[in-house]
Amino acid sequence: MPELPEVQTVLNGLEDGLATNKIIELYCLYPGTVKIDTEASNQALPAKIRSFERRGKYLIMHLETAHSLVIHLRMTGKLVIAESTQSDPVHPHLRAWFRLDQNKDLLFIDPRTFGKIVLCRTENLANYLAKLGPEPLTEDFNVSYLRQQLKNRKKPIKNALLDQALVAGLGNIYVCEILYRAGVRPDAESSQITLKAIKAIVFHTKEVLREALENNGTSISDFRRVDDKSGEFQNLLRVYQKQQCPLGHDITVIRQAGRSGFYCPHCQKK
DNA sequence: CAATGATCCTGTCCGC
DNA sequence: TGCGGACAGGATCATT
Repeated sequence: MPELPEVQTVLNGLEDGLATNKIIELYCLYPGTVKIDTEASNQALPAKIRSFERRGKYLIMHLETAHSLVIHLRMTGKLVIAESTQSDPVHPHLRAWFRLDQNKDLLFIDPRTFGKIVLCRTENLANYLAKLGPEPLTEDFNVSYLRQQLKNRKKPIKNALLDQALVAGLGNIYVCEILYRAGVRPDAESSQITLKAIKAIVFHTKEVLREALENNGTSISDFRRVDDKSGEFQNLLRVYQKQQCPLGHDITVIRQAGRSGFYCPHCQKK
């Protein structure tokens, strides 16, 4: 399930692989995967990609025609750069297809079909990014901000950190890992988190994300880079889908907000 | 306003 | 062996 490090890894791959390419056409192969904004021009394509951007878990490609492509991989979405063939690309879960110049294709493969691609005028971009909190790796995500945000919330800290409006880009895997390193129970009430624990959460959020970025993300299910290689951070997970934490204590599984969480009752007591 | 639950989907895994 | 059901879960929408 792509979170910030996986989305950034995919974006880096696109930036490397498509820097000089032009997008000729975009085809939707599954109803609803591609949405064309009503204000988008039919002159939006063909276009070269002017720049690549990530915001939370969204991938954005800014086109030279004053339009932008917004891509969300959701659970199982995958972008693959492929050599084009004589015939149209075939894949059991191919949901969209970018036809490029220089004999390349960009394929959007997504078994569970939750992923979305939007083409819109760049000026209308904000309509498709929902409301997003600060980027966790910037100075905007800091101790005073998080303290302010948690002060009046009754929901568990894990649910708060999964809220994209509080901080953009975290998902289930990284929140489990962050809370383990910070020594905070996932079911602790947000407003009851101590200042010391808030400092630990902020520190370890940045630490875990930087490590995951250095390792090209986590390939726990079917996440792959655009060249189909795996990330490596799954080797560094300490509690997610583990039986025991690194200190040998048994891991507890709990369900919160419809998701399975993993924590160590011995190491996480705050 | 905050919090929770249902919904969208299909591949995989488990128990009988 | 095969089948039904649970599960995976990000974001959105409806409900409490």
